[in-house]
Amino acid sequence: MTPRRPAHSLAAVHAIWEVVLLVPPGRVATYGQVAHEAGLPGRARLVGKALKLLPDDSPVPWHRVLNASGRISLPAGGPRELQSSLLSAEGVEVREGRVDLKRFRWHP
DNA sequence: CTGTTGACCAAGG
DNA sequence: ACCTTGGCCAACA
Repeated sequence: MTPRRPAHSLAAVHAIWEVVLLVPPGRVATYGQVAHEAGLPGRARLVGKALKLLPDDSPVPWHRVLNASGRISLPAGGPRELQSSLLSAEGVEVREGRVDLKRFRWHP
């Protein structure tokens, strides 16, 4: 049998992806915000976990999710630069790996 | 079983 | 603006 896994966990991951799918181009959301919108308040870490599980060809706009400080939470050397350029390409200003949430935050 | 580790966060110093 | 602490919770060693 496939390894058992708590059903609510998978449902949570799915709910997270659905919320991220709602973030429009040119706007960003925070991990905590996504968790809250997905009905999982206080579980921002799970959001990071869920996004890490996404395949490279996923339609889920993972690059529009930043931490509470408006900073990119990825290590330098690849993913970080990719996220930065994807955001820039949509008109989101990224400076020193950082975005001004007052201007670019998504308000559902 | 316990301990550590995260794409996190809010509050305090 | 930076660092620490406590909270969060699933995966792993």
